[in-house]
Amino acid sequence: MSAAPIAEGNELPHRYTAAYANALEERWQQSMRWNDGAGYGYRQPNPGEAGFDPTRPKYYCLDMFPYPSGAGLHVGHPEGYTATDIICRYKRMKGFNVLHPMGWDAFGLPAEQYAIQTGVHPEVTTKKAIDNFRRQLRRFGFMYDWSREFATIDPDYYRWTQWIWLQAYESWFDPAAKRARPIRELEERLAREDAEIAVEGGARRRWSACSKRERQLHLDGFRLAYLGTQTVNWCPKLGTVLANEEVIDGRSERGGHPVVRMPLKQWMFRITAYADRLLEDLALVDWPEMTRTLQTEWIGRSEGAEIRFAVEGGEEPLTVFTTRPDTIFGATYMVVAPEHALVSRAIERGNAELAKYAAWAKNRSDIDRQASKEKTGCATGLFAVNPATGARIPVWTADYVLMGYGTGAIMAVPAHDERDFEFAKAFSLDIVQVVEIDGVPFTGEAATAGEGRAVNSANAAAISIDGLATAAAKKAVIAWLEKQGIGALRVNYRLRDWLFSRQRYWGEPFPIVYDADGNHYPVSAASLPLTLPPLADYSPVESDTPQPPLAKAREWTHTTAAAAGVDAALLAGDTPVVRETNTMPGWAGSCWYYLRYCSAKDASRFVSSEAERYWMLSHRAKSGKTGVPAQFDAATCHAGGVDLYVGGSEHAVLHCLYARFWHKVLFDLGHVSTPEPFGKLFHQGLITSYAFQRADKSLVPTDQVSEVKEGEFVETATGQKVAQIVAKMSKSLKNVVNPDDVIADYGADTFRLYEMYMGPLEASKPWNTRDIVGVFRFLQRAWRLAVDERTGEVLAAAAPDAKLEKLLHRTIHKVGEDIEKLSFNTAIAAMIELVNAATRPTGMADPTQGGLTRDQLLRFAKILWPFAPHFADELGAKLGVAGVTAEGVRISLYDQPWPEADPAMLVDDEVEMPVQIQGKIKARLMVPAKADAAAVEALALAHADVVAAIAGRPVKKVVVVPGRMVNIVV
RNA sequence: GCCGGUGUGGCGGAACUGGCAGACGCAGCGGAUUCAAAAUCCGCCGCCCCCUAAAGGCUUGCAGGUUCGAUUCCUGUCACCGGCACCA
Repeated sequence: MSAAPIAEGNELPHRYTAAYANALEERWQQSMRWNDGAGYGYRQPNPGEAGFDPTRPKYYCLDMFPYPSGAGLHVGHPEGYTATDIICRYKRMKGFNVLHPMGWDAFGLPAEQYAIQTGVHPEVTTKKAIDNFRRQLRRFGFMYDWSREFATIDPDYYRWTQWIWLQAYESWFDPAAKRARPIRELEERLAREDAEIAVEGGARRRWSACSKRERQLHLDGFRLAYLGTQTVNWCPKLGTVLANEEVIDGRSERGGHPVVRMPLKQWMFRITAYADRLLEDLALVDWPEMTRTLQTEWIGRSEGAEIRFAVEGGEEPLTVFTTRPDTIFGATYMVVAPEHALVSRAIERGNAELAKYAAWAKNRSDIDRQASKEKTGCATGLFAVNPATGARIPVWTADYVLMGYGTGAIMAVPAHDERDFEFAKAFSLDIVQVVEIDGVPFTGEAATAGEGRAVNSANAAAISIDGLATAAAKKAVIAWLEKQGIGALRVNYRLRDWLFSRQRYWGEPFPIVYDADGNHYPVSAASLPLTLPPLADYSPVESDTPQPPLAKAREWTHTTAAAAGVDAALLAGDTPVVRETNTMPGWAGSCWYYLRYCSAKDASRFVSSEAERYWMLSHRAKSGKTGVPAQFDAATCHAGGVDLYVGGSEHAVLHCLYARFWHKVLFDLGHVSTPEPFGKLFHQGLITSYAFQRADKSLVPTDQVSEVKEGEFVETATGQKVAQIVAKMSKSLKNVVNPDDVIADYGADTFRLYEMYMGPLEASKPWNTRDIVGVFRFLQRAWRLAVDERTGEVLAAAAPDAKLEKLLHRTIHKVGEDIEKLSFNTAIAAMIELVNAATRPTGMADPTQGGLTRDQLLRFAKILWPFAPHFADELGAKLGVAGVTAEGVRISLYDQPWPEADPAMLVDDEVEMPVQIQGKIKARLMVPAKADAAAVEALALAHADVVAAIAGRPVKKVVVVPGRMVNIVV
């Protein structure tokens, strides 16, 4: 250890200054390089590896890995990372094997956009950003097992991303078993049963009579990863598909280029098949209520009926989905989405007005539709028959009916649906009341939605439900529909299948090729990874039809089946093929990274099954079982593998839903052992910042504001008063805090403590640089308590103080309890209180007469270690605890057990109890802790202040809560 | 519009299961130390009334309710934040 450089003065060379803190932190971090030169930090061996301790239970704690941007770490990143680091260090001390990995989510749009702007290849910028992020995270001293690090852009990793996609491609969802199975099983069954299938052109044919292509097309319709058609926002000028929020008034947000909505063949995931299981299994995980609600709503299950309406003029029947089949007598017209096949057929019959409307509506973006909910529409000229009333009702098209939901067609019941009512009013269509709701009269002025009793719903020739309550009426109608063969019970979801293709360069290529006829063939697993070809020009292609950037790599795209690695049994090796040029979206890599960490370097499997089982599968505490379960058992095992997953709530729906879907597919296929990926999920709050606002609500950048006096701010240029408000950190407001600067000013331990001390982990809270000094002073004071600032030697009390010993036990107990609750702010407050209580007065003649003993200091260092590890390790080493791990990493407290709090020290002999009269405190009473209610009551009534306060009034009632308070009612 | 969350001193926040509101930190004020300052140590610090103190009154967004007792439970209401948004 080198002599510490000290800022000011020579007399206190061991004062805990920023420079001293930085020096000792960096010294500890240097000592974490492995002797073998292979890596850095703590290593957690897997079962079967050297140094693995099978007697310890496992704890898998995961951070949402970051997307490394050129801007470096934001102060929001270390918030969650510090929290998990505290938990992991604590669990380590409590005797767990702790898996705490880190990696990089590195494919995706932002890197590519940046590359297009700067002309530097995304691989170069991304790797640079990763190096910077890694440097910053190490500087915080996080206890990651860096031997498990990887990035989603590593071919060794995305090889398996592609492999998992192929697993989905080679599978189908068996609705009877409600799970995925290999598509080979479906094929075998179809062959065995010689099933009759629908073939192109609408005919039906036996399996044995089908051509190879017909069979293939049939199977393709079942795959979990399938080629489907979706309407997308295509911007020809930008050469890419845009997300809905990137389209404004039919033009691109960037550049204002025209955007057209066009159907595009894309790779999709059949996530809707899993809707029910994704919904049901939310009950098995310990997730924030809010997140479960969001996912539930996102999936949007609704029960109702599918009803087929006959259409005049030789048309196919029109199928609708409704949640209110009981209102069928009130269906006075029908509406189909502008994209509905019936509309194009109606246009073919020669309806110019309809053609015009449909063309207009189809090009209207979702954003526009939301901006104006004014009802627009056009009659198709076709008529349907209401099967309940027998009435002839018109079929309209309108863009308030969405092609993507249900069947893209509705029966309109204007009397009881607000949207239908508005439409009927706008186009003068019939409105018939068929539900009577208690207390809500139907006036014809507005729709009455809700449950009630059926009225005007009788037809002797069909069905009569008059008088039935809504629930019963629904049942009756559905039963009748089924009997008539024109409808059935149906469950519908808001969740859509997942569009998985992007017309982008910086993503995982699909391991799939096409022959000249457009049939697709998978690349065999053995030929993976299919690496992304290096492209000099990865900018988008301007075109009317989608041309992904990969299409420019002609030598890569145009190949042969053998060269591409297609199984010769599927396609002859010399067949010319073209590779898929779309790439996977940014979500792909994050859908399974938590699995890869279990055995990050396994070259033969996506995860080694033994490691996966060890880290992901465990018994529930209440099951009474220990050890690693042989396989998942719903009665005794946790549903989810990761014991704690911490990340922002912005990923509550999409990432967490997509990962669950992939996990369930892998579970069904027997590749993973748990039905859920994340057993417990926690969202850290957003770290905001102060910003300034003029009277007109416009914002002023922080560097243009001066504080004239305490809490009063003016805009420097104008002298106008501005209000201090809380806002997100942003470059434009100049209120972004750079972690590197804060560490330079105070050290990483202070940074960690500050973020944990700001408030509850889940709450959003404002960064206030002024407050950091509070926790810094705490560390300084703790340092001074333990170390002689002149010599650097330990400065301990000669003998323990009984009160401080008691307080230390309480602090140990509270800190442990608070860590388990993720309540770090109160844990830190407790440690501050301990240090304050133990602090010696300045200039104490004999310092060994005050403070904590060596033994007490060591216990304090241990509970501080999870929060401020460098500080605590330094102190631990000074106190004689030192060692070296198998990797050669110098350690102090890493292998130490969490100190025990003596339960006897947590209770007092005597407690102070307030005495209230009419709920107001009038006296305080010292009573023995074990005193019973009657004794306390007697003591209270005898107290002089109480007697005075009662002033002779009769006592009506005395409430005594032992150990808490006494309340006297007069 | 619908769903969810949050409102506590000048500021960040604390408070077990309905039981002493304001732990801890910041800022502020006073003192000790110092030639002086920084640093350190000690103390004060919700608001009102008041010369001061005592005593008293008020106080967890607002208005009610339940209760011996409410930051905590209930009803209504306002503000802010987040999500969804023509989903039939």
